[in-house]
Amino acid sequence: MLTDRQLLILQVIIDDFIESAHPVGSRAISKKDEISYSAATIRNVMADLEEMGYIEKTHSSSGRVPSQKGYRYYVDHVIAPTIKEGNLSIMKDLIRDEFIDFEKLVQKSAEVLSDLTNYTSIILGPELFETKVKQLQIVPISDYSAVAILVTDSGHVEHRSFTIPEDISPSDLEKLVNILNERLKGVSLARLPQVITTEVVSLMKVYVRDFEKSFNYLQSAFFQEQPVKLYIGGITNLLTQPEFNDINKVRSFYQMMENEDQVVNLLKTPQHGIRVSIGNENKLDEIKDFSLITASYQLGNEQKGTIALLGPTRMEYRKVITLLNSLSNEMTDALYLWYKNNG
Amino acid sequence: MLTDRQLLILQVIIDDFIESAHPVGSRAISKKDEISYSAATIRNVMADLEEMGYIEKTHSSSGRVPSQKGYRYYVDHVIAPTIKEGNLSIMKDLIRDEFIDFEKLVQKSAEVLSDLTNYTSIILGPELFETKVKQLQIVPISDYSAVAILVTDSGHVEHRSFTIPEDISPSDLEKLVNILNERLKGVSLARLPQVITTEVVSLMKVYVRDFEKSFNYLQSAFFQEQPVKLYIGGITNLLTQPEFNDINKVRSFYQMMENEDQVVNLLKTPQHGIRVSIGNENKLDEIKDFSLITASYQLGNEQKGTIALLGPTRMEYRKVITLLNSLSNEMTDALYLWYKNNG
DNA sequence: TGTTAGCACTCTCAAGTCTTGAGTGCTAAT
DNA sequence: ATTAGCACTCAAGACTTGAGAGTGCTAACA
Repeated sequence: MLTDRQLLILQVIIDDFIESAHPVGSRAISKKDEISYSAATIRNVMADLEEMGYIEKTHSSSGRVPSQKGYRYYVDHVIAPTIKEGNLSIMKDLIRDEFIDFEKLVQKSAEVLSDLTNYTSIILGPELFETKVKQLQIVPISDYSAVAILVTDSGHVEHRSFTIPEDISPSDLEKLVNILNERLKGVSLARLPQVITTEVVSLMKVYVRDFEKSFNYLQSAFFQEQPVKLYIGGITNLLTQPEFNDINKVRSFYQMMENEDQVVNLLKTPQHGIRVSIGNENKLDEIKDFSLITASYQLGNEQKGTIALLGPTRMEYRKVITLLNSLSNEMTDALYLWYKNNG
Repeated sequence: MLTDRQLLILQVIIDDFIESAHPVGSRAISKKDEISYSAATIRNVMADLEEMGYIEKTHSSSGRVPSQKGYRYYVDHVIAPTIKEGNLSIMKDLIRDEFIDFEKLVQKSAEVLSDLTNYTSIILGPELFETKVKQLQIVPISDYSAVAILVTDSGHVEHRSFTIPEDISPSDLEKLVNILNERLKGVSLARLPQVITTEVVSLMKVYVRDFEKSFNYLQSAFFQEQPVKLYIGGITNLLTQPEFNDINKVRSFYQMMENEDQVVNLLKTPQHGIRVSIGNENKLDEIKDFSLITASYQLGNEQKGTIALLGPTRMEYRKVITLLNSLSNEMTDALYLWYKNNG
């Protein structure tokens, strides 16, 4: 357990380092308004803090830098108790236009978030497994091709074009669509592949032998694909952070961000509410010098998405956590309204 | 005009520099198999080439580096005459799956192109102004919201969700959709806004007073937006190029690429066929150290898109130009088939 | 006994100096 | 016309040096 004085000094060190990115020395600390001890005294305290692992030196005679454990303590004991559920009306301006699309909204939110913080924001769109088919439609484009359009009860639209097998006539196609609609309406996306294989495919065969093949394609195109949309805002923001001076870091970071699956995986968490991953606590080696703050939002009861901010470990935790907390609440609220309307 | 010997040496210098990124010295040149002169002789030739502006020194006693004028000459007089219309079957593997989507195809092409070259590829989707409305549909999601879906005769799908004005009933909505379909079918996207305002809006008013407002939104959402899709592949590739060692270059480059409008603008060209922009010839300052090779492809007669590769001025022009040339032919062919099917 | 001043010590960072190697330009010989 | 030879230039890396920031320890002080 830390004494009041130790905690105070730890706090000062972290705050200063977050701002300056430079190791903090005893003299600098003693000059702060909130500090009334001499540099020598500070040094003693710092030695203690270092022994306990909360701060460390970059070399034998350098100032101190917060360690991962230090940040952890700071976040858990200093920041967390002061965060209150809040609502900063971040989205209010975005929703001014009542016709705005949900996808657009999320996209915009990501941009705003990154602008506000100067970090990189990542938003995972809501999972769609539990949404249900509202309408499935096939629009013929020519004799050879058509577009299949799927609309869910959440207003989400998926579409794919495909070629029409030769031995199927326009009237057959129409019948097929009717059957599909009848059978699939109200089925959740999660159950869709199963329903199709067990119930629908056999029916299809009545109309056309080769349709099975086409249908398999459609099925895979629609439903076996990663259905999670990823929105990223302000990747270039991180380039302005001093820890990004090493070109190799930039390389590996961008290479990581290019791999969507990896990013999605990084954000997915069963956990509720705010989660803070500092440095090595992150799953991926590429961001072991970063901190990732994630917050989940909910759509209805089950489906949820995640919003996150990625920045250097030397991150403005208070600001970021407050912001994410508010935004996730606001998104949950917005989605609740949306969902209620649909139900 | 350059003598044979001068041209030979210019060529050797450029080829060597393209490979190594280091200034080329007279001794290194004289050791090449294709060169039978001594270093001293080479030096005389190099002095001439420098005087003519085709090569330059980085400092008074360095080897020579091709100048922009040098690259230009090389591309115009060495590469261009040897390029023959070709078809490398780049897309063949991609189209193996006959059900593939056009958008997917373009996306994949961008990836392949960047993998093949280690530069950044940029593809502008085909302009849709000349495609015609195939079907416009409104799917009600709840009492308060609906999704509007527009399908064009090229198989392109656009969709937006919107809220339904309170004083409109489901049956009204159905009537509206019928009217819209009837009036708008076959209208090109370019003419759509005009047709809507002159013919349709007045009709709308019969059904509901406030619908004008909603409709304006839909119209703007669909048709006043940048309708060009941009596909970018392998931005990180450039990070491995030695000219990207300066972190500030990376910054400004990424910031430029983040601005889609700017990139689209950069690629748009009335010109047909292959275009090579070297260094300062580029419109944007941010890429004055780069070369941009663009090739256009056509859809039917009018609409066209652009594929491009962005790399350092020290670029493998021969390879890149051959590749782009082939791919643009293949894309035109593929689109021709597609389009023919639709007509 | 907790706090502080003082001092020797350590390490980084930037500036300055040296050395090496690659490359040039010029001249004189072939 | 071509080439060998030589003096000269410059960049880049290695090494040195000094200043500055910071530490730890000790002894004195309230």
